[in-house]
Amino acid sequence: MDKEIKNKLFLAPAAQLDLVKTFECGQCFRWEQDESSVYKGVAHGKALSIWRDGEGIFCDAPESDLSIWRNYLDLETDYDCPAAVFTEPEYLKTCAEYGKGIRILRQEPWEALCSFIISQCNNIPRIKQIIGTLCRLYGEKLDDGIYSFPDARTIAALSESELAPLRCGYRAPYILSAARAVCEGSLDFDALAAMPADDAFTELKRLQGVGSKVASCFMLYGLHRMDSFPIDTWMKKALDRHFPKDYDPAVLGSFAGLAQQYIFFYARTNEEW
DNA sequence: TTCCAGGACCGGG
DNA sequence: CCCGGTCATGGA
Repeated sequence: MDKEIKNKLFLAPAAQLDLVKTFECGQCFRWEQDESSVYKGVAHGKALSIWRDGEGIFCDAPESDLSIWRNYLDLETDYDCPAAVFTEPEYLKTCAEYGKGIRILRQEPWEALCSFIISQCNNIPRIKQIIGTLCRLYGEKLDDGIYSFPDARTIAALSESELAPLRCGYRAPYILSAARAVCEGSLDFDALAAMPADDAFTELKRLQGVGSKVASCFMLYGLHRMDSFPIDTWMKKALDRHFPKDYDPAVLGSFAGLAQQYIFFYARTNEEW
């Protein structure tokens, strides 16, 4: 592994960032592990290799990009205090312990919005496959042959037939109209980030193919609004089985979205259904 | 074959 | 407000 590495930059103690959990917990779809357990991905138009070595997490970024990646990986946020609140029901405590080391990535807004539009009524392997094709077809080729996520302007200029190779079915027009809304300025990410949650929610649901769940995911993963609590089929099942009737996730407070991620990850990977 | 996947939308009760 | 059908697609 060391032979080809041009750079080795320390990012964080391994106890603060579990790469496998963070990249495989369902919040993102573009980070892939190679044969030597190095994760490779892209954000802000930059390719990154990141890996664990002993008690540390390292990457190959130049030191001048350190703050970009620490921000993307949300390393400036304390997760121990909010996680310590997730004590009941007992199931939630179990989920929080199981998911320790997950960080909610600060993904780029357009990528998050587009990705979760694609995610609807779809399984994770196929979501990854569709997004991978989208990036290879219309993204920019970076180092290591990795492609960037195509920006909204690029997508907005496409036709529905140009999205046909994605095989994403009825979601294709949703992708196009969302891209056009972003380009025209009728959807403004900065404005959404500054709005009260209810207003941002209403604004997002005006988009075709964006309902409560996709809007919540975008708020959490694209705007890093940690109080957002997306409920999909897995969360429904987990809430139904392990939480009181009419349970209100708002009692989890401003980090409810983190609890949601712990639950989703545990329910999907470590629970029998 | 039917069911399901990080749903949304529309119609009718 | 909730309910059922419908919308592509592919894997189990």
